[in-house]
Amino acid sequence: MFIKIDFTSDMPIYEQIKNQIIEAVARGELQNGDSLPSIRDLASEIGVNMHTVAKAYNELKDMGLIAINKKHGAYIAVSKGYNKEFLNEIIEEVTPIVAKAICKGMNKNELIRLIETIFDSFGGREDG
Amino acid sequence: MFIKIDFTSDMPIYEQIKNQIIEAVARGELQNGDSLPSIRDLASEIGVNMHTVAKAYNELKDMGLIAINKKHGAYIAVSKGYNKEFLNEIIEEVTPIVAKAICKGMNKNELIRLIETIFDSFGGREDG
Amino acid sequence: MFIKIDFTSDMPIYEQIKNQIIEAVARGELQNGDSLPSIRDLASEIGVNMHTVAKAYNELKDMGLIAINKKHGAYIAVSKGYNKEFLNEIIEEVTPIVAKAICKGMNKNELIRLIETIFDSFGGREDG
Amino acid sequence: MFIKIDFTSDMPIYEQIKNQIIEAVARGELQNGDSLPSIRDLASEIGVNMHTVAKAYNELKDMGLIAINKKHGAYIAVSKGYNKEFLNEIIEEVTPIVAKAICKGMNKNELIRLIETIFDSFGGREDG
DNA sequence: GTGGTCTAGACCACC
DNA sequence: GTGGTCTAGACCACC
Repeated sequence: MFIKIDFTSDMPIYEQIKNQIIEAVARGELQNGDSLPSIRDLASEIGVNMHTVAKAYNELKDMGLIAINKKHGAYIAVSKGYNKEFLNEIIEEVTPIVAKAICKGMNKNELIRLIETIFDSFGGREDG
Repeated sequence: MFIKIDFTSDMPIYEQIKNQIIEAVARGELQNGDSLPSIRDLASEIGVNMHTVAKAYNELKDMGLIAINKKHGAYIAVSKGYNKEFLNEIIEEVTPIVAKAICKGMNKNELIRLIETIFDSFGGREDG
Repeated sequence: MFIKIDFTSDMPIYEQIKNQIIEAVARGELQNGDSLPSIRDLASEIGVNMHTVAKAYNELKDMGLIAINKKHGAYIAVSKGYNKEFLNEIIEEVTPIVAKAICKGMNKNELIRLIETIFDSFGGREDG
Repeated sequence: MFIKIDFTSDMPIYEQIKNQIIEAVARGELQNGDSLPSIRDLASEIGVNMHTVAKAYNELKDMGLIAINKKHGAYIAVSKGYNKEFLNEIIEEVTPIVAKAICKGMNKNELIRLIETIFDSFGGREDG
């Protein structure tokens, strides 16, 4: 599996797992129906506790990216379409970053180009 | 002072303080030389511990937004210009957000327009 | 057969089977004497383990909705009339839902109208 | 504190805790701003593990009934107003119960009267 | 003092 | 074999 944990990071392990799976889906490496390793397998592979992986998987389920069942374990099941709440979440997360960039003298074009570069790094996939 | 803490939020209080000062600078409401309230005053005004305000101020100093000295207390002192480290920090913070947006089916134009709207909400200031 | 399993759901499969049969009886689609598919057939049709279907059938038998025998297999055999135990079961199931609705600001009329709509969706059958 | 756990119940402990707090809010016994015992205090009082209480509190936070912060611990903070998702959740929970009642020969008036009785048992509070 | 994260390990329901 | 629940206990961030 493709998960790489930085144990020295301030970011909680479960969030690192979550983010890396989100990014693999964004890149198209993981597609609808693709199965994720079982909680216990992934936990032992990356050397963390079962509960840590379970927390990551459950948050991915809550955000509508995977489904979990006892028969097949966890697999990608993206529920596309964002609502107002999701948009507000994105805005709240992005706003302080934009403010920081402005303070440091970054102009709008530079910021846009940076975002575009990041977006394109996921392969420009706009379908599912 | 203009700081409003949401005690309901998951975001740590010191980070809320930090972000609101960053955003005030980005908006141009706080400019170089403007003084911030003393740690003690701000702490008592918003009803939090002095340590909490001190932590926010110290991180603002570390990121080159304010200066602190015994004589004048804390005041805005923006060191413009970003290095590679700063850029990497921005990239690391933005990447998981962009990935999430892609997963939910947001396309590049929608994302760019969202970022532009947020940028413009700070007054489009690209100077100091 | 009319059973549709949502493998994405948190609801156990045996309970989904059970509920869909209960709802078919409530709608009048299944009537006394109508036979259900054999455990083996239903299991293979919906792609689940035989134990899972057997558990659903056994709970339906326990609640007095179906009968099972070697000769005819499983068939609808509704024992109408509810005792105090059944009433208490309903009350225990409904109470937390009503409490949740009240917390979220739903008033009595709104709740009653919702229940009526659901009731009527079964065809308003009040006989057997 | 008012929480009573039935350790023989099939219902998970964290859900019993959650339901009893929801019901206390519905009854008006707990009002906005009222503080809940700390996770560890409640855990030791009812004789369960800290994590079990934490899970209940976190789900209450997710459904918008309480707020949690490190200074004041958990306290009631009801976000009134239900959206379409909440309504669908209620409908999905109530539908199998209504179906069961119909199968057992309960008519619409009997069911409505039962729901009304349960609703009124919370004090008929329709304000916050 | 408060919740958040994480561990190691157990038992259980569902499949 | 899978995830879900629960325990007992640790360390940490925030306050």
